[in-house]
Amino acid sequence: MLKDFECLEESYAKEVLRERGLRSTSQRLAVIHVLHESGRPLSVGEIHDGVRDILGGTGLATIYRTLETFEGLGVVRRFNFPDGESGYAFSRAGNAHHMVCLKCRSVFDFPECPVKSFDLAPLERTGFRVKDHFVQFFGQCADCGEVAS
Amino acid sequence: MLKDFECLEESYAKEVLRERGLRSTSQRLAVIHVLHESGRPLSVGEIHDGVRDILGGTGLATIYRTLETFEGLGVVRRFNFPDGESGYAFSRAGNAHHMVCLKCRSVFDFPECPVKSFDLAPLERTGFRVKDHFVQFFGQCADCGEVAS
DNA sequence: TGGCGAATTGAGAGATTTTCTCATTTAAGG
DNA sequence: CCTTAAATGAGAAAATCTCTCAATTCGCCA
Repeated sequence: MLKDFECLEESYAKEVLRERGLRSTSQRLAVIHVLHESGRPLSVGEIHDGVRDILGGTGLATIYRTLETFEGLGVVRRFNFPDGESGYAFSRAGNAHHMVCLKCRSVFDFPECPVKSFDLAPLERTGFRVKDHFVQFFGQCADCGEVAS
Repeated sequence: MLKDFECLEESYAKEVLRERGLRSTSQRLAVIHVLHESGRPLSVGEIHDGVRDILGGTGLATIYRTLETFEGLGVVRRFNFPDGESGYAFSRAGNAHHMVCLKCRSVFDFPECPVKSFDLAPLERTGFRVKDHFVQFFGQCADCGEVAS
């Protein structure tokens, strides 16, 4: 059905699923496969189409359930673009800093957490206790920058 | 109909609307009023209810149109919580850094843009050109911290 | 202040998206 | 293999969002 070679993302997803006692179904792996191949966040419809291409008739409800499951596991993340569009993409747990290309919509991970170098002191002085952060940089990726500036 | 005193947010919204040649209708001002009073992001339904309390029968379509307009003007912003919920809140243009309380869902502005102190060098070394950013810190606000730690 | 023209709204139909239910299928341990 | 609970498929149902067009209202100008 699938499959050339299982990609890293798939093995990662399988591991996380097993850890939680959840099953590695072909539908779940297909979702990961589709997200991985695309390289950019996909809409539910796009994911559904992609999965159907691989497996044949797959229920839409399964796509929703799968995304919900993976989002809870931190394997998949929902992205919201400034223009209001949104989509789902693969994302390792805890990885909450991204660069988003406004042109091709690709999402890149950070070389390293930029918040490390940030001084939280003045913020916490207001009484706010920081537990987590979410950082997105929007711009133009290297590929899109070459073509047309 | 409204109104004790016009809040700062309302005058700001009126100014932005006038600058763009758009009208300051009672519905649009009521949306701002409701968002301001709440202090946390509200769902479309909550905004609709709030506006109806002030003005009486207001069409749902108007709420959607108003939010779209204001979002385009940078007066209102859509917030997405880690649990998948989302809502709209007042937000001055360009102000894209927030502290979000995970308990009461209030949104606070930053004392100053934290990205200034981020080290973007390793990022730009990858060829990515940063044009805009969106930063959220999640945690517990001063009020919620006092009550129960 | 009153009237005009264009922007905005209301109402409900329509489209789209998401959730739910339950019978059937399937993964994974024994 | 067999068993059992997890997961899926299909389609109905609910929720969310968009569209249309006649009626209303804002803001400009006399």
